[in-house]
Amino acid sequence: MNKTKINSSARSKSEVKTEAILQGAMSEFLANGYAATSMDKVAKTAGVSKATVYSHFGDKEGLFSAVIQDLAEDKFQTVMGLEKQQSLKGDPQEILSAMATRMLKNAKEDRAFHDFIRIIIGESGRFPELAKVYVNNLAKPAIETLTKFFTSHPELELADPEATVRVMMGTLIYYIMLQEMLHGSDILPLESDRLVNTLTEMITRK
Amino acid sequence: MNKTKINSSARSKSEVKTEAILQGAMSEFLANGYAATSMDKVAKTAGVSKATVYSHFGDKEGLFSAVIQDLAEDKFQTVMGLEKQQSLKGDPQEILSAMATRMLKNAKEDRAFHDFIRIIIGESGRFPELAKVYVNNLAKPAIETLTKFFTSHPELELADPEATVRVMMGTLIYYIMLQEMLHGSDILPLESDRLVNTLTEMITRK
DNA sequence: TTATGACTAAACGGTTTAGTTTAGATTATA
DNA sequence: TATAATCTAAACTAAACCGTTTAGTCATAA
Repeated sequence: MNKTKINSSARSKSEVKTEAILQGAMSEFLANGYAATSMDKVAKTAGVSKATVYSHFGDKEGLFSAVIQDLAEDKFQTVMGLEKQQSLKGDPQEILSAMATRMLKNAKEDRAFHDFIRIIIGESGRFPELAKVYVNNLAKPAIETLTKFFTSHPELELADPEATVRVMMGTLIYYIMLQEMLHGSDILPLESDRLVNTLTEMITRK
Repeated sequence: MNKTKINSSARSKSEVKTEAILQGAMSEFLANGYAATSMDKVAKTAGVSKATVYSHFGDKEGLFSAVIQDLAEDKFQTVMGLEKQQSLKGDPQEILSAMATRMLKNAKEDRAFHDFIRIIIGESGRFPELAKVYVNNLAKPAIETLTKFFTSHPELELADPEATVRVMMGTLIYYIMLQEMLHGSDILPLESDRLVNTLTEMITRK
């Protein structure tokens, strides 16, 4: 009856609780923002006692910080993950168009992503360090990956690949913000294909 | 001693109070966000009793709504006001470049504008109506004005002027967000001139 | 068996919140 | 001068908040 090794490959009880707390806190913070989220509710949602929350994460700010770090890794997969498995061969214009279309499609439906961006921007004045976590873990890798792609395609004849990347990212993100996050699609409708076509034609000077 | 008419051209006392409350609430909401702003502090900042705040605006949400409406008008002047007085004659490329440069310059330094965008996006999940106030009063007029400008310059040969406007606005706003609001200028530095040049060359296909 | 570490529910203290009420002061109008 | 409206400070309610503490449970390990 050697039970000692049974848990060797499983996570310890403590790790399971930590994960539960992070998940509960994530859904609460994303739904209500920092100030309007109560630690009692977090504990309840996580299915854990409040004392356990505090023993694991110190205080509300520490928990919030951990949640944002976690989300930054999650959302990196969402935004960038598929890019790598996708072949970057073929007609650059087609690749560009496909990339933009897929990014828009992914970002459009991902409510958790909207809430994540909302809280990052909304709290960026009071939590500048967490805004930098977003910049370092999401914006920077996305920009660098795209810049490498542009640089490795000299036939595009881009005078300033990095600035071109900013144009592309800004165009796509502002579209998602205006149409989805700010509920502008009724007021300012715009087919996403039109945006993607215009953007890729501007980049490739077609 | 006919004092009756002394105040005829001045605002009534009640209007003065209303204005003071709006100003106090504005600075509190912009600094702390909705949830973390207390009505006691608003009254104190406005130099007014809390009962007066409630008699004028009903409740916290009503006051917040009034503040956002007010700000949307204010910021409309900031973002769009100068455009009209500026001559739209001459080389389109130069006009475009000058417009983008001025918009970036204005938006870069305007901390109240950053806070305004922060709160609009941050609260857009819980106050969708206020997000629409932003879209209707700021985004929509800006996009329409620029679209008219593009349309009135057929020599630019833009296949889709409206989509082109989205590219331009998105590029500029995302730049401000990343560099200033999200404190990315240390991590991802980028001279604004490079962005403006790339953008205008993409639009004019230079 | 005893000790340890991690958990629980529950209550705690002290602060803060949104919003109301009271009683009195000020002001404008007639 | 009388009246009605509007303001004030201050106390108040009822609830929620963060964070701590208590008393007790449970599983593992020496």
